[in-house]
Amino acid sequence: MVARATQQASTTMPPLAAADAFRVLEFVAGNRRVPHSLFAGLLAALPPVSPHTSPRLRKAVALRALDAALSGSDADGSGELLRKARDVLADPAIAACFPEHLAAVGDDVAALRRLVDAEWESLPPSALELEADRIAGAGALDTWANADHDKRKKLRRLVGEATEREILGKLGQDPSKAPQVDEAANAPSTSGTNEGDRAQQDDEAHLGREKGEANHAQEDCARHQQEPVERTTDARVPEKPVASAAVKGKEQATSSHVTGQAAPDHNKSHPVAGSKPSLMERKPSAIVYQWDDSGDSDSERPPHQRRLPTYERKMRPPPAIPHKTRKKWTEIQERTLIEGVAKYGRGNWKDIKIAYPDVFQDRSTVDMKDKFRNLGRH
DNA sequence: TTAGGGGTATCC
DNA sequence: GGATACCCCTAA
Repeated sequence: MVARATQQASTTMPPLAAADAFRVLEFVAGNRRVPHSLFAGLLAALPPVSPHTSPRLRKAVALRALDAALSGSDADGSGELLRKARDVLADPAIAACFPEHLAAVGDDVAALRRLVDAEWESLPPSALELEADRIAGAGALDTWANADHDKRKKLRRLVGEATEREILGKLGQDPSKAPQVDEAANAPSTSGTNEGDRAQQDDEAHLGREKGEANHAQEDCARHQQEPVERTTDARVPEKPVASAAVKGKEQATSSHVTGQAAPDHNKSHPVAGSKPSLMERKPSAIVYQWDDSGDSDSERPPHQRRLPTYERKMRPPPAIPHKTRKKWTEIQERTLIEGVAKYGRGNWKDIKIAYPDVFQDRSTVDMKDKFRNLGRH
């Protein structure tokens, strides 16, 4: 099936850029429900990705190796599973992925499995998950509030109209007055199903098919961490549907999940730098003129005694906008930037950013472009 | 999406 | 005041 899937992918899908391959692998690798066979198929079909650039990918590969070592039964008391697990953890590169309490495992296989379970649970979210969160999850309100017409058209294609209505409803904006997308161009279906919805349905159907394959344990222990991602193992304990894992920790990340409580306002309350503010957004510099309607009413006066109401200029204090503090480039960031340029070429800032997400987490591609420009001036 | 020009804010 | 991070804009 995997061969068929990968063959199909190679024949029907355009080749993925390195950055997109990274996104896919980083998400899939950290999903325990995805069997090794599928993961291996992806590895074969996608451009090579170094696991060293992502803590999540690095750790997921190591956990898959541990899962392989711990698969099976230890009922005979031979200690074989423990020996395999120790072999895996003997690799410094793998041991470095885990806290000491896991690396210095004792003789209790059950306890080790619990620790491994906990490590799976604590994997950081993937770049795809973070992006989904930003578009339709906890960060959706901020994203949509700051999206202009064109941006909202793109967002609508991703999340579907139902989700869009929910988000705009929470924003207090009338969805019916939202920027209209060119339906004729985008939605040949008349049933209200759009690309986003279809994609979600396709995913769910696909995941449903995969569900039955999750228990095919593989015996190969990974010779992990060297070169692009190598052998890993099947998921041993199905825990969550993959669809929910895709929005792990972000319950509102899909259209059917956005109906929860309003997203916590952990994001900036002001327009995100670099995006065009919505026309509905209040400008910080806005001034409000209010009629001073205090006192008696003109309606009670004879017409010739009525006066134009006085008004006073009332400055509404602008919302506190924390000035973006200057972030000095670290030596690691500079070196990684140079390395990224050497590897991906100058100008491929997006690829470089995605390839080193932990390094450039707080840097935009424009920042990177500017920094490299500055570096070249010296 | 990126390059490049140029302005502004901030740090030293 | 210089260096530079950040931001905005336009063009491709």
